[in-house]
Amino acid sequence: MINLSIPGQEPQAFPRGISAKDALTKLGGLGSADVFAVKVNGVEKDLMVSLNEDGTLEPLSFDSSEGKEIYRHTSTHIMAQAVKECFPTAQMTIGPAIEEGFFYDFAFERPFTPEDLEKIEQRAKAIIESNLPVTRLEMSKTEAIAYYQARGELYKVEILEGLPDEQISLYQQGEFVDLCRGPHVPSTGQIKAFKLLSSAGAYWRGDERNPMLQRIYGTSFPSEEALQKHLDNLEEIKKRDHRKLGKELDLFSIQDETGPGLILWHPKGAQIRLIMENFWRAQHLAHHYEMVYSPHVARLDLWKTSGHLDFYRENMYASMPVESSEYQLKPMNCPFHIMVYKSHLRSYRDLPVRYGELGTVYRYERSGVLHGLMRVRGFTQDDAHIFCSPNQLAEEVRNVLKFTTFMLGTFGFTEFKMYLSTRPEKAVGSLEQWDQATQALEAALKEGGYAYEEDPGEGVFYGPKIDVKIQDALGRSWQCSTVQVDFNNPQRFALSYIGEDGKTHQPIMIHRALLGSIERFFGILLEHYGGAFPTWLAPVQVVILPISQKHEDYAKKVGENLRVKGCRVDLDLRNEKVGLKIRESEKAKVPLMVVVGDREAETETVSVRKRNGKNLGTMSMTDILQLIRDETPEAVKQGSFLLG
RNA sequence: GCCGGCGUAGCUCAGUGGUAGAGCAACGGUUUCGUAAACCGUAGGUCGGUGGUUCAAUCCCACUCGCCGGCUCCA
Repeated sequence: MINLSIPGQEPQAFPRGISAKDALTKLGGLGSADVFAVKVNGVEKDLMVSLNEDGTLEPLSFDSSEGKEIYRHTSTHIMAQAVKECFPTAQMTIGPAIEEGFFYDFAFERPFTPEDLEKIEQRAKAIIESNLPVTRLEMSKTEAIAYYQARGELYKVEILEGLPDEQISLYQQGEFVDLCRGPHVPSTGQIKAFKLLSSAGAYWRGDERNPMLQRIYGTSFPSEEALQKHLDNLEEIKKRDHRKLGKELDLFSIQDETGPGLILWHPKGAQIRLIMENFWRAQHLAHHYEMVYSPHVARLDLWKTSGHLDFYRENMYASMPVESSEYQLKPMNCPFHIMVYKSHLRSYRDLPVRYGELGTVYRYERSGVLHGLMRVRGFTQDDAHIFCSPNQLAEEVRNVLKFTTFMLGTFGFTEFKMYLSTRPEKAVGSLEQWDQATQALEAALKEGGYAYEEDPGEGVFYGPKIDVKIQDALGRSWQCSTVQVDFNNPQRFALSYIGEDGKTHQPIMIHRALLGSIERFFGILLEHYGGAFPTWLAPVQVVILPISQKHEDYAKKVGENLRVKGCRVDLDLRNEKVGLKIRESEKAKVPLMVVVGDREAETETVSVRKRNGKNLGTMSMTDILQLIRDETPEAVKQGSFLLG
């Protein structure tokens, strides 16, 4: 007999060899949710696995991330089976579950068309309908290689040859067999809602030197309702696309004639950006940063010294000749801030030195990667460089992290994830320096009480970094902030300060951006709010809507009254009905609409309507200013004072 | 950069091997109006660009530029 339990319950005795499913049934672990797999002592297994030792059993359903992955993994096998049945010459490669679904890559003589996908989906649904049992096979590596070689599945052979294990597991449903670690759901009928979404090219093993494969994306859910909810969410994402909203709200454009990846900020977008930048500057002054400005080009030699020419060349534009030397459009701000630091002798008493700049940089990005405001060729980093002594490092990093969450929080983001990236393959500096810097970052994360994950090998060539990802209104995560420690540039540029001991020391540099880039952050904000910016960011805070042209004078008076108080006002004096004006203001997502007619003109009041229909009734002009003030974060009000 | 799709008026989109339409916007007029679309009229396009096939190309072909979905990369 063996002792088995589910978490939080007393173990019970079972005969050796009992299946996990039977044990779970007796233990009452199947519950209401559809359980299709199990974790035995923490290891994911098939429901039908036979148990031969004591252990705890955790039922897995679609509700857990592990369960979801298993569910989608079986789904991708079903898709692969359908593809093989529809297109026998397609060779299978790999097909994992991903965040929102799954994909499978096939080597096929031509791309799959939408009609192909339709056909494959129908076939897959038939496979689900026939509820084939999914069973685990085991064989030796040699046998498996022979099996796939005989079937002409050369990619599978290549995968097998790379596996260290001698014993290989495969999963079979009907005639279809796929190499797989498992586990899987017990039968194909468990997949309740199944949909193929798109097809695209993808390189074998993700390497552009390898052949291009045909990837099919799909998703699956335990119910049609859940699938529909997911599809609705995709619709919502489309509706909120910053490129679409940017056009609709007239915030920015990217034009052929100007060049791809280069942003033209229209007045309303520029207004929002201005507010963001003013807030940013004021807060940096409040946080003991000093502002600097730097040029957009510099001698090429500067980039040789910084190491960018060696490590960043593929992202830099070609240099240009100026008189007898070469100049380079800047891809980074750091060397300039370094040169400001170097402009005179520094004492330990000066440290830390914190230089901030909204620095515009230009990077050559390959045409296929450009994406609206999120990935561009010219952008403005909310950059700063902190020069400090080694013993100030951890505290400086900690303060940066605190500053980051404060800034992002003010913009409406409250969910953060932190990632610690360590030494990449292509790197400068000694291992010792890397260790020291990584430890400092780790210490700052721990002391600040932040949960974080490690991203091994994802650091920058000159040092390790912490990245902060935020979650937006639709639950998507975006990387904005980055904090990078750098022992390397201070050395390259021979930076120094005179210490307490009268001797020369080398400062440590911290590179940091809180928002990342103004362009990307603006794009994220735009999607986060779906274009309905909070009052403090809205390009137009109040729109004044006279009932008829008779009320134009009073409307102008109200507008001017609000404008002189610093409120961003628009007047809609067109000869149109107020209903139309409201409709258009609503579409323009203006937070407050002020309707003025005879009643208001007589009593020197305004009638206020909020975005989305709520009528606040009649109030005085002072009241409406208070309304705006109430909707402005304290930190922003403080900021405007600091900027004088 | 690679694979696939797409490019028609300011915007959203129809359409055809015989040199183009709709709605909204714009402009002119009528209306002077109370919380999500008043009415009438006018104007607007070398159908992304270049070359080719054809009696004839916006439509077919090639190249090119750009956009979109992916791959790869990334603030």
